[in-house]
Amino acid sequence: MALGKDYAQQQCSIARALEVVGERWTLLVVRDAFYGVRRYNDFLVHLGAPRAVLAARLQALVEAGVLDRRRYRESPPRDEYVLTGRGLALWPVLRSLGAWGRAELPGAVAVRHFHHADCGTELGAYGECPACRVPVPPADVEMRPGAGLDRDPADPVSRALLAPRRLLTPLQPGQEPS
Amino acid sequence: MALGKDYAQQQCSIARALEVVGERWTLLVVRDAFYGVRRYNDFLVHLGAPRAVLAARLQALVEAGVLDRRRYRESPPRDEYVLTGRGLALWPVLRSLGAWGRAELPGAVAVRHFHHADCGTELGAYGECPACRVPVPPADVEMRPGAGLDRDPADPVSRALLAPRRLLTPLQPGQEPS
DNA sequence: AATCAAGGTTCAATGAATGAACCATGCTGG
DNA sequence: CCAGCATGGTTCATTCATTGAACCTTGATT
Repeated sequence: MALGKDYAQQQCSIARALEVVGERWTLLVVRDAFYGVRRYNDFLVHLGAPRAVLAARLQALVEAGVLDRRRYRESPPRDEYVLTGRGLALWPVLRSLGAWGRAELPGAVAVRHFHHADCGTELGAYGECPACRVPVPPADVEMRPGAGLDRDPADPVSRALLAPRRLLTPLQPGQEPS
Repeated sequence: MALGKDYAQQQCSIARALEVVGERWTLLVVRDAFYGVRRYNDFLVHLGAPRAVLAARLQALVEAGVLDRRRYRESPPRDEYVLTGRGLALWPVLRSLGAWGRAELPGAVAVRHFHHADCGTELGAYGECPACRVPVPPADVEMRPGAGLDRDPADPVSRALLAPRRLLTPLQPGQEPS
């Protein structure tokens, strides 16, 4: 979406944020990263984005410091993409976008619920815990399936995301968390 | 950015929100609407977007129920675009995006500050008042220029936005608020 | 030696964005 | 009455991005 050339003249921090995460697919990649997706192929099957676009977005997010690319196996060499601190800071953006879509767009059925893992309370619109009155870091968020979730998805990533799980915990076994 | 065809299969409310506001320029149009911009020409000079794209975005936002197009003068007939309730609900999205851009992207200088008009306190990251501990509706937000703001912009819209002003108050005289 | 998995790249076709030019309506000044 | 102008667009050719299919590479597995 964004082109440095055009938005650059805008001093506004919203415009500058959109230069980084405003392109097509980008925020969905970030969303999946919060859900624990880390590998190229998992992003691919879950998003359904074209391979070339996914590769471009992952590279751009790494260059922007939102994702970190790191080796998780030496032989054969395989890399995974993990959210950096800068990426984790996007959690309120995803929360507010999702809250808006759920509240304001017709035909919304809750697909996933997000709870404060410490107390079980469902999060408020910005990712805060209404009971504890603290902002809940993504690592302390438990994601649970909602009524609107397809119970029998085709791809294995969606199937793995059916179970309740902590955000950021890797989808694939054999990876230590974050 | 978004194509109904592609994101539609995503049940996620984030994806559905991005179908509406995820295209290039769209969120900047909404941002300007919060700043009080209402007219085609004002959006045009402030955003610098191509005329055809602006026309397409305004129409799409009206169809999505984010903006309301209404006649403000009969002769010659002139319409303006005003945020609906659904559009006003996007305020936290803009806040969180702006907060992320300001906090996480290098070289950020505060361009605008947003204060709770009732008490003067600067808003928190999600548009809440830290002093009053309430979410502040956009109509109660006062926007003040920050250090990073260009003091001598070329276009008249940017010049009008130099002065402290309440959000949503129309840029042009002769229009009653909201 | 053939096959497979992961993680890409390349390519042609399509669709969207851009910027310049043009158009329509209705007012306003001479 | 005519010329010009403000507003709010549309049209069009060019450029750029996206898409989906096919292919490639590396290293392990059978």
